[in-house]
Amino acid sequence: MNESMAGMKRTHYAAELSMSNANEKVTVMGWVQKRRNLGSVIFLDIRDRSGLIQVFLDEPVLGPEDFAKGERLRAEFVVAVEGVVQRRGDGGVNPNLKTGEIEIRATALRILNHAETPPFHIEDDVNAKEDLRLKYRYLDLRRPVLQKNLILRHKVTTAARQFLDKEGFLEIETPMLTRSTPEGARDYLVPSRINQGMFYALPQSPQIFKQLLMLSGYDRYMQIAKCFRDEDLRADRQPEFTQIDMELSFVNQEDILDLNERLLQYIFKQVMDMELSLPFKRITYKEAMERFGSDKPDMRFGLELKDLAELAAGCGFSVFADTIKSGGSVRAINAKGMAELPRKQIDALTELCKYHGAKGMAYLAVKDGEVKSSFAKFLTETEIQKLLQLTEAEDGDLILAVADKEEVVFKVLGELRLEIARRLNYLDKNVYDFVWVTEFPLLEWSEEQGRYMAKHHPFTTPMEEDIPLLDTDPGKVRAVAYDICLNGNELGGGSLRIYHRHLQEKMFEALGFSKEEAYERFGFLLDAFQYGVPPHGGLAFGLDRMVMLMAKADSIREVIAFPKVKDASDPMSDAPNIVEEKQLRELGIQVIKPEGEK
RNA sequence: GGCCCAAUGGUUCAGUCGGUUAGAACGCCGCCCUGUCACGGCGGAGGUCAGGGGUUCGAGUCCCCUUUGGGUCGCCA
Repeated sequence: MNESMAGMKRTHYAAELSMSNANEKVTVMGWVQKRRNLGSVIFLDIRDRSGLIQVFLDEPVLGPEDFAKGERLRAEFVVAVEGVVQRRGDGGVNPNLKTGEIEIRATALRILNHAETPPFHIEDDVNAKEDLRLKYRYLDLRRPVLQKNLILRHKVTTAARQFLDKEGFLEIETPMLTRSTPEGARDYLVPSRINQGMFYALPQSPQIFKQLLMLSGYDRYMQIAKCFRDEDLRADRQPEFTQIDMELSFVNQEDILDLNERLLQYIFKQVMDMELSLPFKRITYKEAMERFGSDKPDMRFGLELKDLAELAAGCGFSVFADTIKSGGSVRAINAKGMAELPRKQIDALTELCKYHGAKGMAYLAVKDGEVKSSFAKFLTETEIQKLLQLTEAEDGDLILAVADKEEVVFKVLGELRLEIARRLNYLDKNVYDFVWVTEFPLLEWSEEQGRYMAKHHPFTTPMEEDIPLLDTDPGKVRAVAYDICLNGNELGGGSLRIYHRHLQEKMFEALGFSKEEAYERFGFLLDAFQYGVPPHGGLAFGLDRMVMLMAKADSIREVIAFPKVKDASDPMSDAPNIVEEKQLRELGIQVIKPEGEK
C-alpha cells in the first residue's frame, strides 16, 4: 500500500546534510538505493539528485509499524524519512560517501511508492548494454553520472546566458517551422495540413533568421538553439542537437574571436573552476593541414607532419620520386620511441592508412644505430641521413611516410597521427587545449554535384584580397571563416557574412546558381539585402560536444537526456512510428509502400 | 548504402577440439542475524544459448541469412 506524504515536508536534499546538522530533525525524500537488513536494525541508503544518505532504522525509536515497513522495502521504492541527524555509531565512517560521517536515525518512515526490480542496477559502474539502458532511459537517468552530466549542461547554458547578457546580447527565438533550403545537410520535413502538398523544414541552424535580426537592428543576438539534420548518426552526432548560437553587428573577426574566448573562459571558470589562459592559439587552415593533417587538430601533443619533398624529389625510391614528379606530396610522422613496434603492428598501421585511402605506408625504424626499413634499400646513405634530419629522428624513433595526392596524404597522416597518439597514451582528457583555425577555403569542389559548394555556408564572406579569384580560381578563395577546436573536436564555427547584395549574387554565381535559382531559394534574403545590412558575423558552438568534453564522456548520448540511436530512432518511445491513416488523409499524404506489400 | 564488432537466466560474463544434466558472480524469493555500507549465514527459483535455415550420429560452439545494438567510411553547407 502506498502512503501519502501529507503532513510531511522535505527539509533537505540527502547529500546536503553534514555534521553541522547534528541533532536536527530533518525529512528527506527519495529512492531506496540499498537496504541492508541486519535483523533488528536496518540500514537504508536513500538517493536523490544530490547523492546518498544512510538511514538507520531500529524498532525502539521507529516503532513496530514503521519498522515493519522497513522490512518490506526494496530497491527503488520511493520513501519519505523523518529523523534526527547523528554521527554514525560503532561501524565508523564510510569514506566513499560525501555524507559518510553521518546518518539519519529514523523516527518515521513512509512508503510513497513501490517499484518493480529494475532491469539493471542503478549505479555508476553499470555494465548493462546501451540498448537496454536506452530502452529504460528514465531509469538510466537516475544514475548519478548522468544526473551530474545534465546538471553540468544546465550550468554551461546558464553561464553562457549570463556572460552574453552582460555583453549586451538579446536572446531571441527563431522558428522551428521554416522553409527548406536544400544546400547543405538533408532537411527534416514537416507536411503542412493547410497547404496540402507543401512542407516546412526543421531548421539546420537559425542562420538566415539571425542574419535578418542583424539587418533589423538587434545588434547582438544569442539563442540556445535546437537544430535538426537528417544525416547518419555518430558518437558525436545526433539528428537533433543544440547550439549556443550568436550573431553580432559592426564587428570584425578579431572582435568575435576575442568575445568567444572570453565566453569559453567564463564557462570553464564558472562550471569547472578551471582557468583558461587567453588568447587561444591561432593557426590557419593551411597550417593546420600541413602540420596536423586535419582542420580540427588535436593540439595536446606533437607528432607533427614533416614534408619530405626535398628528399623525395629524385631519390632512389621511385614511389616517392614519381609522386613528387606528378605533383603529389610525400610526408611523414615521427612516432617517437616506437622503433621496436613489432612487424604485425606496423602492418596494422599500414592497413589503417589503406583504409583511409593510401596505397601504402613506408616505414623506417632507427634502433641502436641500425636502420630497419621497408624502403631504405632504395636510398643512399646521404638520403637516409636527409630523411632523419627532416623528420628530426633520434635513436628509437619510427618514421612513417605516405606518398600520394596532397589531400590523401593529409587525411591519412592525420588519422595515423591520432592512432599513434592513442597508442602512446597522449590523449589526456583532463587537458583542454583550444585552437582557432582560420582562413578556411570558401568553396569546395563537389564531384557528386559537379560544382563548387560552400564549405561553411553560402553567406560566408570571402577574404578581401581573394575576391578577384572568385572569377579565375574559385577553389583558392579563402573565407573569413573560423572554427574553434578543442582536443581534436570541432567545438564551434562561424564567419563574417556577406552584407553587400552584389557580392552575395556573385557568391551564388560561383556556386553555380542562376539568378532565377538563387531567387527561388533565397529570394527573401536577397530582397532584404536591399534595405541596409550592417557588417555582421557570428558563431555557433555545438553545446552537446562541449558538455561531452567537459564531462569527459565518450559520446554525446551521455549528455543528452533522451538521445536517439544509430538509426535515428528512440528505443524508449519507439519514435519514429506509423501514424493513423486519418492523419495522413488530412495532410494529403499517400504512403508509397515497397512492391509486394499490401 | 559499404566495412568491422557484439548478442548465453533479470544483469554482467565463462563455456576448451563440436560430445553426458549449460556454469559463476551479482540480482530476485524465503528463513536467520543489533552497527552495516560489496553486510553476513542457510535454502530456493530462474535458460526458446537473439530468430530462422544448413552441415553433422551429435551444434551454445562450424556455415549462411535475418533481427537488434555499437563503431566507422560515405554523408554531415
